[in-house]
Amino acid sequence: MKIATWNVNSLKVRLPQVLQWLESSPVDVLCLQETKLTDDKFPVAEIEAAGYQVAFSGQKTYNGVAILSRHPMSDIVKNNPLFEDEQQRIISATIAGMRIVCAYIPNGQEVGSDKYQYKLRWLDALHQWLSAEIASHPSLALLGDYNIAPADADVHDAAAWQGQVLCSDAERAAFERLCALPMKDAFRLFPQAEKMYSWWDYRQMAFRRNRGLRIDHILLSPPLAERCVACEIDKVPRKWEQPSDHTPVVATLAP
DNA sequence: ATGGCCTCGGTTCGAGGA
Repeated sequence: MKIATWNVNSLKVRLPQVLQWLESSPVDVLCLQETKLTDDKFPVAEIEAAGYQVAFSGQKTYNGVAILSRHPMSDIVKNNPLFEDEQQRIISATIAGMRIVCAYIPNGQEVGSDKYQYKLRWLDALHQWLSAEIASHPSLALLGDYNIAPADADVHDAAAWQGQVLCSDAERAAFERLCALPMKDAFRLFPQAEKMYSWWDYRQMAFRRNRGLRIDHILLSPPLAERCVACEIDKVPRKWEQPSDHTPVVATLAP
């Protein structure tokens, strides 16, 4: 069983790449963020033709999330019932006995800004909601673009990013609170090469210079963490023409 | 020294991302 997450930065632009990636990496579940599509424009037929069922929650221009699954999905829930939000950032479903939560956590723009305060409030509400969700669904996975680099090892230049948005103490503390639910960062369950990132700025040839951040994560509740046998960042799609600035992260679970 | 890109909406520039 393979579950994956990918911020595609517009599914309209990236649909061919998503289909191409699924062909070479036929994961069981793929969580997408930043689809940037209203629901009436979602490419249901193309995705179903590739062998996936799909659940989605979108809006115009910004945000938007989706879950693609080779297995039946049930109990689809949009957003966090504990947090009133115009922005479409969460969708959840039960798949093969797992509760899959696909999240696009707010960016926060700049430490101290209104958007940063919204991000911290949003993360508090996420923690509160997931704490109850895990109680009713012990096998839960939170996949998505967290917009948080959990530690300095996840940052190409920790000194330059120190205290900046995505790396601030309050954001990292929120990540740690999610880990204390408890949940495990699937990527860190295994030895990994250094300087492994999931996002690189489009500017400054950041990808070629590997000036990136690891901000896309798969957190697993204990029953799933015990089944997890691998977690990999797939850098290949970031090398394609007209790529997303993020690249997929994949976790493999034993039966 | 600064900012250098991409997407969208909607018109050639601003907002937002990270």
